[in-house]
Amino acid sequence: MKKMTDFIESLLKDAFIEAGLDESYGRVSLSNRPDLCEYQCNGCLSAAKVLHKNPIELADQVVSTLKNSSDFESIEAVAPGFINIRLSGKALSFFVKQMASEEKYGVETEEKKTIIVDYGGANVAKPLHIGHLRSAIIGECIKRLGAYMGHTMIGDVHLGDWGLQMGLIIEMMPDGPVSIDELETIYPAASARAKEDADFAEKAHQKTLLLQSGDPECTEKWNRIMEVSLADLKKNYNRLDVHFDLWNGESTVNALIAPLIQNLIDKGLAYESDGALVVDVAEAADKKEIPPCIVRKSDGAALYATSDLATLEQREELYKPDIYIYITDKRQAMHFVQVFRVARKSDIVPEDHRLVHIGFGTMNGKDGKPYKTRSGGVMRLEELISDTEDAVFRKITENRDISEEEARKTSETVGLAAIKYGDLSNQASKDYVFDLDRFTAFEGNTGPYILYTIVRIKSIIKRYRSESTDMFTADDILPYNSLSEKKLELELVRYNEVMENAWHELAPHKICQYIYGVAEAFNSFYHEVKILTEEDVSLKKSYLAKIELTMNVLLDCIHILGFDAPEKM
RNA sequence: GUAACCGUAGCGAAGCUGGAUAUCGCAUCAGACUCCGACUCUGAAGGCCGCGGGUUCGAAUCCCGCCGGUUACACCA
Repeated sequence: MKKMTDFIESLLKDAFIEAGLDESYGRVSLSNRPDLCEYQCNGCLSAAKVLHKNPIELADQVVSTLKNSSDFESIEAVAPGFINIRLSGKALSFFVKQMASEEKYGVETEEKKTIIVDYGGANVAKPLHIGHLRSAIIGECIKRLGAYMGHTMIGDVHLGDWGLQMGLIIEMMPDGPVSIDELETIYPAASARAKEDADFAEKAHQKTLLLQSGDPECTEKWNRIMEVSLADLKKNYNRLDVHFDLWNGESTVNALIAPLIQNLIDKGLAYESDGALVVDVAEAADKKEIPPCIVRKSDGAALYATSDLATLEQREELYKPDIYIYITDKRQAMHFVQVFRVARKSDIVPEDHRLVHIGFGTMNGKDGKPYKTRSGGVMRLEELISDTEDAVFRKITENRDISEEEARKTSETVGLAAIKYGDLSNQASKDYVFDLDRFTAFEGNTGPYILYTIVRIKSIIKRYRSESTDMFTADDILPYNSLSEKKLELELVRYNEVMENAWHELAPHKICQYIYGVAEAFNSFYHEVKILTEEDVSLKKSYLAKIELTMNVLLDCIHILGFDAPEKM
């Protein structure tokens, strides 16, 4: 379905051509002065500059051919040369009707691409902490958004499941069954001991090498660690409503490392420097020095960059993705510049496969420093979620008569929305402050406010259905007859453009911004118009069809953001 | 030191391919609704868009310099 700005633009462009001007000046945008108009065109200002003419005269000329269009309620040239546009109820309701009858409410799917999203980054045998939260939330959203746009999205958690950390655990691990809680205490203990006890450290190092060379005893222990740890990680990610297609990790590509390094040497890219094997990645255009990428440490071990390169090689082999999207802390930006450059130079990834890194900022506490527990330790993800759910629970049980069980269930849904919306409504690259009170507030630009709006609409529709068997559909949609209704329609109609834009910019916060606008517009409308008591049946059905569309758009958006709405709250 | 990112009302954010009176929320003040699910709505107040310069008819937006914050700068991930 056509985007509203494109539709208006096509009319404007014809008028520009008729006025003897280039059609490129007919660009239309959402008005930044809603008090004056709904859409605007600034093209006459630029045209006048080039042609040395008076902009307002050009604007007058363009407008004159459109004055009588039934698509506009008004179109006028305004000093110094703006064209201000208001849509007619007919044109607007036509769009809304079309939206309501389409599967994705006007969003068109794109040419299908295969896209790998590398997010999560959990470590085996270590609890998820808030550092993992943003990657999970943003990654899941990007994945869902891409799928909505028609792409094949493959999410890979890319576990930290290899290397010295595993050797440490294996060395200290008892025989027989082990629980996740035990595992989680073993790692910090082993890590601490290795720092003091050189003998222990050496043993752990040996275990690491044994594991990597396929020693049966170490492999057996490793398998047990993986089994216990994966089950726990899956449980926690499920709680976040975050789901991966692939549970690969560093171990997955172990066998590829040696040939990869050999290949880099054979190609003349990798050379020895201070005992390590490195690949130069500096480019003439660099403003700052990009150090060479180390692919093998001086002790012979592979590292982060190596396993990322091997992973790329494997993904090319298996999926040939058109786009790779990595979602990590922005402090890793340099690492990805290096890895991407080596991948290009060595032809592991061909030119036409895009490599993208989204670096996100830190989630801070109110003191502006990385979020900590009250005692100053690293905040576990579980704890953060529980705290949020408790806060929501207190709110919904405060003035309401609701069963404990139902309130618990609702606070899970609402709590998750609070966390995710609080995160995603910020630009990913920026740091933000996690403010429990603010995020869980039911008013303002928050997840709960959005959910509340959805629940309200659900409730109205449910009530109508319980009172009437008369169905309503998109065909019942009539032109607006109040200003708040028009404002709601104007918001709704932006949907396809907003989603396309959010996708191309990989910017979930634009979806949040949009749904907040829709929710606000709906609430104003709701406040002004009595829907269920409307006596004119056709008008009532038109209202219902519009609020149902509003609800559906909001629901699609929150599902993309990664959370759900309860039936009641 | 070098580089990147950030600096927008008391607080939190949006706007950054240049356009009109800089947008939204929280908090504050004043009203409305108290009805379809309470937490909804309307309005007011609040700003040298970090500072200085430049380009332009026009700059929060582009360019240069400075100040402040965060981060990165080879064997961790």
